[in-house]
Amino acid sequence: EGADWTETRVGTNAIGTALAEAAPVELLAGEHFEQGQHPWYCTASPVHDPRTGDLLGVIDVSGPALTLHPAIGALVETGRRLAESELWRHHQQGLDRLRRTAEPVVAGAGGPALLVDDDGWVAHSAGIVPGARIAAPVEGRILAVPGLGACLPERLTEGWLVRPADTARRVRLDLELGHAPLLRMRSGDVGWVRTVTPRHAGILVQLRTAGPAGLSAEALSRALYGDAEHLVTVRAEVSRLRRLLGAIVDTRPYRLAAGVDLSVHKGLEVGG
DNA sequence: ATAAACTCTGGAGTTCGCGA
DNA sequence: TCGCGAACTCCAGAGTTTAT
Repeated sequence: EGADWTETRVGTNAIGTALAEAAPVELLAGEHFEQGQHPWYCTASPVHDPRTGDLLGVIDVSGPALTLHPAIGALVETGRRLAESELWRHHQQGLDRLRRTAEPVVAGAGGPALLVDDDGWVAHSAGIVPGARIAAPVEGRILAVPGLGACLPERLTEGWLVRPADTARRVRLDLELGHAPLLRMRSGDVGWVRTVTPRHAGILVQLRTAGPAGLSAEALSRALYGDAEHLVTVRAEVSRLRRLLGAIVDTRPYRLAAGVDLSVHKGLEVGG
């Protein structure tokens, strides 16, 4: 850890040159820039992220030049392929998990839609035959998707629902306050129910009261606790709430997302 | 003079662990 | 299980420095 084998630091060497060229490199003895490495052979192959193509690192085998075996190159290349195939397998498992958890949302979207991960890899589709990948979704930014046209990505608990912007629906929330507050959500034809903690219910009530202007962490702390001494707690609670509800709650400042209509029932006092 | 690069800072998000 | 907060990371914007 801390060693620097970049070309700019030590000149031509298998690790640094493989990083610079993003290609396999084999150097023997005097092919190294540094004289101190002349007794060495070095064989390196760069590892790329199979999802993004990003250069992740290098697998390198180095040793005394006289011990160079003809199979070293194949060994390094095999290691590189194993690493990348393992990364790809992990990626596929992530898409499978996403498909299992969010498929009902796509199925009930009532029109063409895609379920994609944070990098735009398609886990599931309805009403369209997509490629393997679309542009990475960004909150609130229109995406051009072949076959779907302009789409507005919608954050789910995991992944994104992508469908034509003009069909993005309003989200209706019915919050039933009580011992175990219940949140009923409905977006278009899709509905689901979640229990939320009293504190989270309190946050939702305060955000609804604040309206589109929203609340800073300090203001939300004052609203919930009566003082501004609970900023860290407020951030943590909103973070958990957003993990539970996704893009229902926006930040900077904290507020209900555009298109979210929250109604509160039973009228019990909760969370300040 | 201007743009680019760098540094600093504060707000926000996340994770983890503790106590009730 | 819930509420809380410490400790960390991340990010964006402002300010400063450097290169052209």
